[in-house]
Amino acid sequence: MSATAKSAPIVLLRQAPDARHAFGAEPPVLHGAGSEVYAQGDRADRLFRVEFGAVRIHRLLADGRRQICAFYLPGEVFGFEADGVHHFFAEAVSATGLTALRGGAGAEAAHDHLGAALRSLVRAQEHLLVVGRQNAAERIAAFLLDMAERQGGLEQFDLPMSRSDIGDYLGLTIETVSRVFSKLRAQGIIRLLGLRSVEVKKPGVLRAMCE
Amino acid sequence: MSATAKSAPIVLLRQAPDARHAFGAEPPVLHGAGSEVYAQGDRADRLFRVEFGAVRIHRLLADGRRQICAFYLPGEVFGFEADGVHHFFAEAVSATGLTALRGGAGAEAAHDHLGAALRSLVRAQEHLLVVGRQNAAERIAAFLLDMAERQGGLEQFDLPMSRSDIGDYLGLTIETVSRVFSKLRAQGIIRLLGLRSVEVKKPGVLRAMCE
DNA sequence: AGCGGCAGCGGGAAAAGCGCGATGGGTGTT
DNA sequence: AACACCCATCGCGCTTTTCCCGCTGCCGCT
Repeated sequence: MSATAKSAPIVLLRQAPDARHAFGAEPPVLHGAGSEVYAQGDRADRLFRVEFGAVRIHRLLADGRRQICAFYLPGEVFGFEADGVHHFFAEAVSATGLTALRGGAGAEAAHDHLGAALRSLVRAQEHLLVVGRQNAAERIAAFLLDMAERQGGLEQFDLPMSRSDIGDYLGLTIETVSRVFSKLRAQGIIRLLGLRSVEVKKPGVLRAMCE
Repeated sequence: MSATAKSAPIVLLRQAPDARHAFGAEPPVLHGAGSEVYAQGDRADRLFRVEFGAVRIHRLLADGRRQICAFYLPGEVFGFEADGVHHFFAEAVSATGLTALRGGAGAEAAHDHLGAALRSLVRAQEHLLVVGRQNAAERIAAFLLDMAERQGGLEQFDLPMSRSDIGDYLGLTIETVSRVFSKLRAQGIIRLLGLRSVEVKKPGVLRAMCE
């Protein structure tokens, strides 16, 4: 954990009004890497839109095992709950800007939010297939393709999260994640441009791995 | 697969109008065990409410591996998709009655459906924790508690699905499912009243296993 | 420069769970 | 009744992944 872990949002970003922020009236709030956006048990009274950076949604078992249920990247909306109380933790993966969307209880707000909620649901269910039935290499392949696609489909993209985050997202240990990355690199399927940056050389091979 | 596998709904149930069916005007449609409710790729233009029986939502990999993402029990609503196309298969687990809820595109319908969608989302995310980070015994324990709770919280309840379904839901093989059941029985934690019926003797132990 | 902390990488032993085959019980069919 | 068939159970060897270990490189601090 970084020095800013668990701290409250630290800066209200100064920024000119911007048409991209159609939902929220307020400018984005900056969260430092590792800082908590909300905790399990908090009241869930609004949604968040990621403007930049990345957010992880996770939950802990009593002995410290962690499962990251989802990552949210710029443009994506998170914070849904069924009963007004958060069942998970949300933390900034890296320096992250969030805008809050006042979640009105009205029918119109529901209509606005339903689409985003359904996208989260489909994503969670597809992730269940990966975690439940694919082996380590297949999980990493699926993860890389998903991250590439959500960042515009370019062959070169960032992994904002640590190996530990990736492991906890895919249900693997960091050792296994590291080994699979090394093997993919040795086979010329990917190139590691840095710890947090990847280039996919053979996307077809990755796609074939996921079936 | 049973004889009715993949068949269309076979009977339009004759039934008197019933106040429980507040949403749908139509009487429930009976689906035989194993019959398909919708397939991956079908148009998603309505939701379904389970009146009796059970439904599984699943997806297949190219080599036949299967992940069941969710079971739906009486009173629960399923069929949500983000983009008008089903990404998963839905099949009746046993003889099942379904009522269709016309999914209007309007704001009011969205409001009605948002709650059910959010319950599915929370359930999927909690299931991710089970599949991603818990061992075989913990998964079975969590599964039993979940099924018990959703059937009224009694210590004795039905498992409408086969061992194979349970395995594909929890990311285990049927052999592992069977072995864990036997171990729990040998420890006096559960009692098997039949292949599809369980009595939980020590719910506290099960709860402790899930942490 | 030197030091300490942290993240990633890799090796070897160990465990968990899988795959296969055999057995047995229940159900429906001939 | 006899049979076939499906499903669940169980034993055993094997693969995969984890667990525990130390090494390396980077970064910030003194």
